[in-house]
Amino acid sequence: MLQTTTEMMEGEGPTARQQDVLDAVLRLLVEEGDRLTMTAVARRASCSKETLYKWFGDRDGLLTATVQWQASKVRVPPVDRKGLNLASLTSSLERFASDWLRVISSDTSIALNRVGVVHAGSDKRDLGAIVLERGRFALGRRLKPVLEAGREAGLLEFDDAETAFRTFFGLVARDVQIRLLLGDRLELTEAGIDGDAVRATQQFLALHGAKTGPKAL
Amino acid sequence: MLQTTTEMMEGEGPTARQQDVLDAVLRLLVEEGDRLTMTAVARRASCSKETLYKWFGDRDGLLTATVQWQASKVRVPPVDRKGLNLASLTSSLERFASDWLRVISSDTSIALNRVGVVHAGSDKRDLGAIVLERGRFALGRRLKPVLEAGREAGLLEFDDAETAFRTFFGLVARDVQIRLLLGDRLELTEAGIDGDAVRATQQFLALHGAKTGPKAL
DNA sequence: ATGAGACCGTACCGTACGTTACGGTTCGGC
DNA sequence: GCCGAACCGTAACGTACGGTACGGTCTCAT
Repeated sequence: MLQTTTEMMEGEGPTARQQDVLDAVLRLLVEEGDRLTMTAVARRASCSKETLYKWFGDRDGLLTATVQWQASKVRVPPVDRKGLNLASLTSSLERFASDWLRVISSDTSIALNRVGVVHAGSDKRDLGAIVLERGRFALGRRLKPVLEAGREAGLLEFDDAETAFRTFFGLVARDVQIRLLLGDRLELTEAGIDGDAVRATQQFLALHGAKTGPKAL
Repeated sequence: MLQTTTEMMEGEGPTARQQDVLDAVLRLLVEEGDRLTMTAVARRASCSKETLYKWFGDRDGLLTATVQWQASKVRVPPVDRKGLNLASLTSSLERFASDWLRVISSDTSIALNRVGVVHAGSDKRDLGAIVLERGRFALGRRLKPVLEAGREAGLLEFDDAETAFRTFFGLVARDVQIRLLLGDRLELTEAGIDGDAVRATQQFLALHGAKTGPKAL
């Protein structure tokens, strides 16, 4: 593996053609799980195996690039910390919760998490770390400022934002992710997701909502 | 696969020798993940591959038997519903929470869940279903009577025991299981586990504890 | 137009591993 | 002591798949 870095390393993202290939991998990953073969990828993406190896180095490189490509596709809508009140905080939390439930119940996310779990069990721990980083930890980084703004505004009470976030995470995800990963047929309807988001938010507010009312009051 | 049922089917459990083999598989699974080979199993268990195939049919059969063997080892301590009060309910819940955290953070559980996730991603969905059944659902079956007894005694309030259980599950497990499955180094100390169990129980009681005091009061 | 790359399709190679086959050894029943 | 069953250790087989090599085609700059 002493080749001159096989392209696709740090720096600019994949070219349009490479993106097409990665999307093909993504689709194949959903259909076949991690037992997809390089030959199948080449056929699906209408490219040669030689090109795959040239662009991505090896099978792991291809999977890694795919995970990162997918992760790069989810855009982060910034949260406005202006004019925060209980209503806007509540709807922000509900939004986070429903978005998150939609993500973890998507075929793509399930497939990617499966790949991450598989790789975490082997020496190649990278993929698992990437999935974790772009999933659970990215969510934490996005949500914690909201929680802290809520505390700032006197709407929430907690000692540690990380701990508070994990509570919220637990209330939202519950057993959904592990059940889906283990193959449970658990179809979440739109209405069900929204309802769960509302419930989780209410529970979180019941645990961490300020009893004293907003600070400014 | 039209052999006369390869032994190890329904009915009596594995023989002592077979249990030794399954324990060897378990250890190997923890060390090697699901990429363990039949040769490695035979070597570790000091038995021949021929015997493995005779007893367990094929690789999947061996893994399935292993998962079931491990599942059969966790015994269920019955919960006494007599003399239930807030203190005993609280300590029951704390016990469940800490037991559960200890289970899901054990090397064995992580390895087994990984195998389940892998198989759930392929056509062979059985192993995932078994892990789910012996894990998450078994816990639900054990805990729900406790919750219902608590409600009966006027200590808890909830509409649906399943929903209440899932809330408890979320508060206890939070992000622990997915992080461990994805390879996060997350060492849980004894004290940490017990603390989390207490916290989760308190949070659960804050959400579902009866506001009106015990019924008998 | 032509030569250089980039890339496609396919054939090929090496290996790892699931599965089977076989010779040798142990052991319980007669 | 002897027979057969169960089992061990190892060798062998077949295949699937990661990775490489190569001939053919297209594009594009000169």
